[in-house]
Amino acid sequence: MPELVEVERYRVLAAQVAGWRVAAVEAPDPLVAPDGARLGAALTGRTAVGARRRGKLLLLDTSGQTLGIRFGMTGTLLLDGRSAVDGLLHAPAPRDDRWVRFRMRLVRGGRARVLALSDPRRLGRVVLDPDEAALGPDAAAVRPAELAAALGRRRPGDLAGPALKARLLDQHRLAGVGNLIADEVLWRAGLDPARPASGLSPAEVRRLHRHLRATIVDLSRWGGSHTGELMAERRPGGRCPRDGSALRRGTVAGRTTWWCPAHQR
DNA sequence: CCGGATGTTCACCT
DNA sequence: GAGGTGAACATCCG
Repeated sequence: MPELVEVERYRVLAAQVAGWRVAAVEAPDPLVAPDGARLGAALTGRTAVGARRRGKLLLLDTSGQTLGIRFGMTGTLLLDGRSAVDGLLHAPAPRDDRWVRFRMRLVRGGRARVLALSDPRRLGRVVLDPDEAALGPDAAAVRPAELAAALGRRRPGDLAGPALKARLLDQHRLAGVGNLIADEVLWRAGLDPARPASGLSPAEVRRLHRHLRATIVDLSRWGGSHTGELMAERRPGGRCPRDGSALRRGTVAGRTTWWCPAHQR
C-alpha cells in the first residue's frame, strides 16, 4: 500500500515513540529482517530520538544506530496494534498476527508501547543504517530544478531515451513516487507516460512540478495514494474523468499504466 | 483456478 | 554504461 503519502503517516506515528527506550526487539522473519539478532543487539537499550522519512523509506533514529523500514507493497506500521491508515486502507487490514514481521517494545516511566511492521506479502525490509544517499530528493519537497535534473537532459544523438514515468519511479533520482501517484500526476499534467523524459520543454517541466507537488498535497489530505481522481477508472472500461475518453492500459517502466490518449501528450 | 497487486532487485538482452 | 524486459520474492484478494 505505501507510497510517499502513506509512509509520511507512518513517520508521524513512529514519532510518538521519541523519548522511549527500546526494551525488546522481535524479528522472526529472516526475509523481511535479515540478521534479526544483530538488529536486536543494536537497538535494545537505546532510546528512540525521532522519525524521519525520505521517499518511501522510514527512518527511526535512536541514541545508537538508525532503524530503516521499507514497506514493500503491503507493509503497514502499527503502534499498539493500530495503523496510521486504519479505515483508509486499500491493502488488507493488518488484522492477522501472522503478518507481523517485526516488533519493537518500548518503555518509558513504567509504560510500554509496541511498534510493529505488518506485511502479508513480505516484500518489506527492516535494516540498520540504510543508505539514504542512494535516494534522490524527496518528491514532497522537490524543487523545479531538482525535478528537471531527475528527468535528465537529452544527450547529443539521443532520439528517444527513458520514459517520463520511468524517471518519476526511479528512486535514485526522485524518492517517493510510486505507480499510482505517477499515473495520477501525469494524468493531471496532461503528459504521456511513455514520452521521453528528456524531451520535455521547460514549460512542461514546470507544469509537471506543479502537479507533482499538488497531487501529493491532495492525496495526503484525501487519505492515500489510492484516493486520486484517476483511481476509480483504473479498470476495464474506465474513462478519463476530464474528457470522457476511453482510458488506455499498458506497461510503462515495467508497471501497469493507465492514461488518457486524448489529453495526455 | 487465475490474474493482478501501492515495490525492489537481479539476470539477461539490445 | 544505459535502458528495457521479465522474473523473482510470497501472499492475499476479487
